[in-house]
Amino acid sequence: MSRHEHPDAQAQFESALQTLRDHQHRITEPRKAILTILTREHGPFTAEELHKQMAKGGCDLVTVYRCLTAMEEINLVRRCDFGDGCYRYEFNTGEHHHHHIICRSCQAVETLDMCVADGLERMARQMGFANVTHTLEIFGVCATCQQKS
Amino acid sequence: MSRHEHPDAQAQFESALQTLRDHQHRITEPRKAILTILTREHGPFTAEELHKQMAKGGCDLVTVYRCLTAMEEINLVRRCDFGDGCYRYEFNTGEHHHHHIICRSCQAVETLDMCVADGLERMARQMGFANVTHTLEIFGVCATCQQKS
DNA sequence: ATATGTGCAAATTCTTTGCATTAGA
DNA sequence: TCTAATGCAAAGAATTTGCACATAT
Repeated sequence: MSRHEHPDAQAQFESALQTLRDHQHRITEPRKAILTILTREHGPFTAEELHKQMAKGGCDLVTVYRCLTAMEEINLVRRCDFGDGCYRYEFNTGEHHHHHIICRSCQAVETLDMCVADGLERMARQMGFANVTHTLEIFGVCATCQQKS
Repeated sequence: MSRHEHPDAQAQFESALQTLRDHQHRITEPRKAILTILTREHGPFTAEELHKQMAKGGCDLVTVYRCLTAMEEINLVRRCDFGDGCYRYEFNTGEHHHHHIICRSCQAVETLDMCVADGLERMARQMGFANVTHTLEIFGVCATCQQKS
């Protein structure tokens, strides 16, 4: 719970609210609840995980999906795809791009703060593509799970 | 149809049949049909696309799914994830790793023959992970689609 | 006041499973 | 022959949509 708590979660949370306002989006309870979780813990989380984590009251799962979609459109959150059939979302700090390394055995997620895809994106631009982005996820078996087997 | 036809499709097809035999898998009509498409055209294709492309007779869509799953397990095909809710499959030549660049507008797929993720995988191994793999897809708007807008 | 967001129910889409039947080796 | 593979129908899981009601600005 607190082990992965982000140091300036509060600041990120406030900034996120401002971004919502900037885009003429309303500050609602479900949105605040989702942003509270996403700025406190890194995630990334599925819609279902966020829904379960929401404090008393909470909101409908459908609302979680709609909020996440809306937030992704204004780049407040980033959608990750671990190839297991559901999407995960994390707060988009806007800072340096990063990637994840996912344990195929226990599903634990660690963050990799480097990104080597700049060269690839440059190549794509040379091929005539505009507005280039990419997704990159790494998979392996973590040290702990290796010992177990 | 023939524009993207692979030069040694025939050889790859035969080799694929052998791989099936090596794994005690039977050479059935649906499997031959799927492998014929995948060795002739690069793809990657969804199960549905393969199903539609299958010549007269064809087979059930469920069988396509089952064949692809079986073939992925023995590394005959590679599963790609463009993050749009369905998986795509391509023949695994076993040659150098490559990636795709997908046009966000017309969905056209081009192949990028370089891979810069070796550094990332090395880093993952240093973090204690074993059996490291990765997925990397690039998205952009192709030259043709840029002109249209 | 009013457009935007939400809840609930139902629909959609992709994929998987169960089971009787067919067909490779 | 005899087990693996297929077809059909139905189930499952994740996500989206329609519409009446609620609520933030």
